[in-house]
Amino acid sequence: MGNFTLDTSEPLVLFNKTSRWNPFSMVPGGAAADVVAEGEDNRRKVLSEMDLFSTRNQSHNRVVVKKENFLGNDLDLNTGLNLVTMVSNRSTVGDDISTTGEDQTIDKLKDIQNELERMNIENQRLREMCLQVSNNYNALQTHFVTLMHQQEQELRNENIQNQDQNANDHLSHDQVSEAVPRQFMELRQSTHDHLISRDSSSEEKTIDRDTKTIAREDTPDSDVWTSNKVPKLVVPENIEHTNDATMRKVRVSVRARSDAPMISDGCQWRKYGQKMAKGNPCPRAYYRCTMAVGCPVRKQVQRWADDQTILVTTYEGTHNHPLPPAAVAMASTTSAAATMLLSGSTSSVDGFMNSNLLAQAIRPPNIATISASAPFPTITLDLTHPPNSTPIFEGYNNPASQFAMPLQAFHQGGSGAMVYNQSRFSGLQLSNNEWSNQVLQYQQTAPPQHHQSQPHASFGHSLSAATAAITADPNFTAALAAAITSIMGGNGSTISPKNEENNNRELG
DNA sequence: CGATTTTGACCAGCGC
DNA sequence: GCGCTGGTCAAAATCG
Repeated sequence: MGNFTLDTSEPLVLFNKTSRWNPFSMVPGGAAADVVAEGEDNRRKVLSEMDLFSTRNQSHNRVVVKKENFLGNDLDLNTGLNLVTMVSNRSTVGDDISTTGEDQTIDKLKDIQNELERMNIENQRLREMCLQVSNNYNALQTHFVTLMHQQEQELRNENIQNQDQNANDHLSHDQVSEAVPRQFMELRQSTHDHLISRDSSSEEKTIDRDTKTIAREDTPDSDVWTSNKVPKLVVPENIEHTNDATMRKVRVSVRARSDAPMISDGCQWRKYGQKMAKGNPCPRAYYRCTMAVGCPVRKQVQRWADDQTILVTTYEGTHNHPLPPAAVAMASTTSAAATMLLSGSTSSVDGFMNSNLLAQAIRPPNIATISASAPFPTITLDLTHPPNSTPIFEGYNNPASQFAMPLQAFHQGGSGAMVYNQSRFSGLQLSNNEWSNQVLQYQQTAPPQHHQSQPHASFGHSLSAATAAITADPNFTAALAAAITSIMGGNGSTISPKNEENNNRELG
C-alpha cells in the first residue's frame, strides 16, 4: 500500500513535460509529471503521467497537495525558495504486519497534519515573498519607465535643437513657436488664448509661478520613499522648469459610480476641510492621509456635478510610508496614471509609449482622460462605465479642455488604439490581452499561460483590476479588503466608520 | 479624554 | 488693487 506524500522540504523535483521548471504548473485535473515512483510491490515504475486526483489510486497512492492561490498569476516568478516536491514512499512490504487499521489511520492523520502545517508555513513565506516581489515589480517598472523616458527625452532634445536650428534659418520667431512641440505646462492654462499664446511674457509668468510652486512643494516629506513603494519619478535635468513643476503637482482623479460617501482605498484619511466649489452644488471634502506622520498625500472627494451618483476622488502626492495590501492597488494604479500623465507632458511620449509599459500600467477597465484645464495636470480614470460599454470621451473640469486622451478599454479582448492629440500617440497599438476586472475571480482562478508572450503584463493587470473593483463598488471593497487581509495576513485599513458616517451625512 | 469632524477665517494665485 | 476661487488652518464641537 503506497502512500505518496508531497514534501516540500526536500529536493525531488517534479518536472512537467515542458521541462521548464514552474512550481505553479501543477494544476488540478491531471498535471503531467514525469516521476519515478515505487509501487506497491516495490518494483520501480515510471509514471509518465501522475494523476494527482485520480479516484482509481486514491486508496493506495494518497497525494496531499495544497493548492496555491497565487496573486500574481502569470508572473514568471523565481522565489528563490528552490521549491521542490518530494515523493516519499512510505510503503514497505511489511507495512501490513505492524499496526492495526486504526493505528494506521491515526498515523496517517498525524502525517497529514504535519504536512499541512509545513505547507502552511511555506505558503505563508510564499505570500510574503509574493508581496515583496510585487512591490519590487512596481518599483522596477517605474524606474524602467523613467529611464526610458529620460533616454527618449535626450534624443528628443537633440532633435528639437536640430529643428530649432533649421527653423531659425527659415522661419520667423512666431513660426518657430508653432513648429516646436509645445510642452504640456503651456497647455495647462485654462483658456484657449493661453494655449495659443505666443507672448513670451505669459510664458515667463508661468515659469515664475511654477518655480514658486516648487519651493512650496519641495518639502522633505514629499520626497521620502520607502523601499516598497514605487519611487518618485526622477526628473531628468534637461527637462524645462515648466515640466519640473508639473511633475510635482500631478493629480490623479478617479471617477466611480457609488452611493458611498467615499471610496475606500485602503488608506486612512482625516478630513481637514470642506468647501463649496464653484459650479457644483455638492461640497468638496479635503482629506489627508493619516497612516503616517507627515504623509503628504491628500485627496479631494466630490460628487460630480453632471451626475451626482458619480464620486470623483482626486489624489495628490505620494505616500511616505508602507501601504497595506488593500491600498497598494490604488496607489500603484494612480502612480502609473501619473506616470502616463508625465509622459504626455513631454514631447518624448512616442518612444516611451511604444515601450508598452505605460499601456499595461494604466490598463483600467475603462478610460483615462487628461485635463489641461485645471491648475495642475490631472488624469482622470473613469471607472463609471461598465466593462463592455462604449467609452464616452469627455473633458473633465472644463468641457473646453484642449487635451483629451481617451484610452480604449482592453478587457474586451480587442486592441485599443490610443489617441493623443491625434498625432502624438497615433499608431500606438496596445496589447490585446483579455482580462477581467473581477479581481477576486482573477486572483482565485488559474492564470492564462502566457508567461513569455506577455512578460510584463501580469501584476499590473491585477493591480488595475483591483483598483477598478475597489473603486467601483465600496461594498465590494470591504469584502476585498477583508479577503486581502486574510490572504496577506496584513492589516488593510479602510476609512473609519465615523468617517463613513459623517460623509454619508454630507456628501451622500 | 483623545481622536476626529466641522466650519469660519485666512492665505495665495489668478483674472480683470 | 480688488474680487473670486481653491486650498489650508485651527479653534470649537462632536463622537466613541
